[in-house]
Amino acid sequence: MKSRRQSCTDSGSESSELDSKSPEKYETATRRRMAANARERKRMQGLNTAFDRLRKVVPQWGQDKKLSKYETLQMALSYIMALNRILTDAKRPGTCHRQWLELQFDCVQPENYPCLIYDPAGEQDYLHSSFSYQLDEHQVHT
DNA sequence: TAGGCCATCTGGTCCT
DNA sequence: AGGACCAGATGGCCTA
Repeated sequence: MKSRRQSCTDSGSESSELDSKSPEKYETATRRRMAANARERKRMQGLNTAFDRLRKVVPQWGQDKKLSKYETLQMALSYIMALNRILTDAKRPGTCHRQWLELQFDCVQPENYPCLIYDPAGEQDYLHSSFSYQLDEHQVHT
């Protein structure tokens, strides 16, 4: 993609102080800055590729609009917890095959995904009711 | 037009 | 020294 800020970048802003110093130092600093920018772009592209891959495996329920990064993470979290619930409930003694199938159907429903119907308060309830351990404070930012 | 989302640049920090 | 990672700042694009 075309750079959005070509005007003020890729030329290295460390230049102001270095202008008064040797041209070699200025050149080196500029080259380093440009290389760092390129690396950062590549790193962020890698991150975005990872987000795209995550979007593909996370439920979307016909949402025509692509999930934002934040929504993708929230959805992944909810999805993992729903799957976890399926597994833990299936391990309970006395769960027959039919009940287990119904459980799966119930768990993987849009209403079980707070990121689609966003309600911060409800999300906390959901987290605590559907997961077998208490999430640390830092793990759930709303 | 405001607000949300995003890409990019940048400087700081940590690590090798 | 240089690379990886991060967070803040900035500005563009899109939608309601």
